[in-house]
Amino acid sequence: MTRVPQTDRILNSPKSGLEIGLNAAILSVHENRPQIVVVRPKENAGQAWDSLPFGPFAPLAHQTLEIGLRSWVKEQTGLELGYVEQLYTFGDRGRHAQQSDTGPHIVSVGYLALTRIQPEQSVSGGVWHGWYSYFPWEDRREGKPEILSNIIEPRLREWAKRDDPGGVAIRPFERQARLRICFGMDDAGWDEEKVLERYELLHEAGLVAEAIRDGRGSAIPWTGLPQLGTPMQFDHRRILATAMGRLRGKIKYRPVIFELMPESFTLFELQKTVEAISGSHLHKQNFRRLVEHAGLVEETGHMRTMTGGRPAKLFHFRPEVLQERPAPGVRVTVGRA
Amino acid sequence: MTRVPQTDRILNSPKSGLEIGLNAAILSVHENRPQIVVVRPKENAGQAWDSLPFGPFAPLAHQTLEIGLRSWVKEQTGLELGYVEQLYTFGDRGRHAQQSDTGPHIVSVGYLALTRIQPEQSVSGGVWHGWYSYFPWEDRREGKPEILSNIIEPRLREWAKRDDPGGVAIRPFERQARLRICFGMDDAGWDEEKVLERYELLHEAGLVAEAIRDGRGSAIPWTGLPQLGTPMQFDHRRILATAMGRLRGKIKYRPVIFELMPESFTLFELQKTVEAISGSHLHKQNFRRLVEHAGLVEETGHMRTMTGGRPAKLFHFRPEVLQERPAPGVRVTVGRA
DNA sequence: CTATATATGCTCAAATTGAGCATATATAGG
DNA sequence: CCTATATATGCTCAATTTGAGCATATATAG
Repeated sequence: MTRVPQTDRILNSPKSGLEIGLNAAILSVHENRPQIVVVRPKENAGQAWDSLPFGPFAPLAHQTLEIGLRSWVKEQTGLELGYVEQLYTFGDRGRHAQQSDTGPHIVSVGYLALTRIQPEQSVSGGVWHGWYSYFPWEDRREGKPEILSNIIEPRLREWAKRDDPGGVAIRPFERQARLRICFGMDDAGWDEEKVLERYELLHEAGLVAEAIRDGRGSAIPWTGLPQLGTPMQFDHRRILATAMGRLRGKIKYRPVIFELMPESFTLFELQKTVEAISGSHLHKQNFRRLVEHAGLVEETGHMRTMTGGRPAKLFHFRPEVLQERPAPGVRVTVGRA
Repeated sequence: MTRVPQTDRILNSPKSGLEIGLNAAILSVHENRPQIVVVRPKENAGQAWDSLPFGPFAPLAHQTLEIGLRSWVKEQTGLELGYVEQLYTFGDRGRHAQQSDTGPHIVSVGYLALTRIQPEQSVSGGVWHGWYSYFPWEDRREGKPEILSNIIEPRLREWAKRDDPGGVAIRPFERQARLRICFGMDDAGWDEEKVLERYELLHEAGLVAEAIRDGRGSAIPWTGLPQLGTPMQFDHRRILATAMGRLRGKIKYRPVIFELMPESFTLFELQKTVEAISGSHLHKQNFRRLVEHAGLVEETGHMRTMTGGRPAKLFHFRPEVLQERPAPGVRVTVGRA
């Protein structure tokens, strides 16, 4: 694997007005909690917020974008990534609020990586951190979180009422409609895949810390607003939202969930992992039926004791399913409307 | 709209070792044939193949990547794009075989654009061209195309048998398995969304003209190989494959098909458009049931005569569906296995 | 008037899905 | 040993969705 020396960062950026940043949302699930690798700000350094592992694409050193990403992640965290998927390329000017307008313009390519490396394992230069601390409103496993009913929804309704700086609602329907679609307000139903849409709406409404940093959120000077999720450097929380939204969709039609599982597991452990990702609660018996009927898993012949009840059969992923079905995945459905 | 002067191309690229190219796959459906906008090579110019409208991202002139894309398309074709969606960012070195290694490294961002502008309308600087001439194996509306049975499949089987330059099959299973998955060979079932996977497999097997240009395809010196689809400049056929694959998937869960329809249409016209995109044949009565039951359309109250039979009711898209359902689309299924 | 299109309503069986009942087999504690 | 309480697992049942096709309606072309 090509090792990129630090000097490349200097060689490849300042001459050009354009730089491509590679960002990795590295995901794992540990004890039913989704975790990501973040780089914590150094003490007394200028930056105060967590960031994702990232680095500039160095065309001379990196054969492809993905190789460049793997190389940066290896250098910054020591992790050798397995499953990697490109998410989206963000190129908005003004994304990097801390950067002056004279600096290089950064286009950032976001990636999703899945790993079954356990969070206790040391990650040099980074730490595993719970995903839901960045998006507390996304976890509905114990029902609708209070932060939604008590804080987010009332303020979003307030925001929807005011549609222009003058205070007169000129297009209230548009915002109202978006609240229905994104947050399932007015009984519209929660779509767990709309993670990015929800984050961007909160940003637009000035309800997340990055919005204030980016010069938004002055329209309504929210008073007594608690911090809605942990903010992140640059647009990393947006990349993270994209990652989780993509993953929530993808587990339904591709067996990527097994990238997060150990070699063998019980069906309940698998279900808990899916629930951790999708942020919702599933019907146990139906989940089993689904997974077994889809041919996704195979019994290992061994059992797991210590489950707290009757011992459970152990299973492993059945890779042959990839050749049998066009789109195999855990087609979880949140429930009939 | 920001107009980008040609000089920007010069200003923004040569100093940097890095350039971001913006590429548009602009799609329309006319008389049941999907059409795309291509830029034809100039007579006596070096390039011989069609290309997609494209141009470099100019950070100083373009607020966002998408704005840059719209601007280039406007300049090169005169089209004002409506629906635009980012597809993927390609960054492989060696993608641009015609470029010397010393030129700027180009990372290209592909976009899908949908328009209902009709193909007769003049497109300055570009022409509308049938999508299936680039991918003749993708059209199964009249059943499995002969090019698959007669040319592609036999050669792919040949390719699968040889897995290393020495002629000994070391991993025949892997290639065989990919043929099953990508091309549905050995009764595995055709997944119409795997357009990119199929094109890339053909490239790998040296069966498309770009493969020879890119220095592949020498492993098996195919004799008497007819041209498999019209080749394109750079990796534009790959971007086009990505576009069609994405669209084939997306029409199932988002009402994007209406971006391609006129204001009002009959259900059969809608069906024909969906069939043109998905490349497959649908059951008429079930298609109606699906579309009407999903609340995607609404009667206009008018009828279309001249259908060649009983007059048909005219419908239009019902935008309210966007607020009612989390993922409204034409959930076409090709048939039970 | 007939052949032939397309349009549209309706049926019916198979498959899928949502929900829950019932039973099996562990552990923890008296 | 017995009981309470977990989790595991098998099975039922109704509602819904899906695949396929029959039947009828209403145009146009000759």
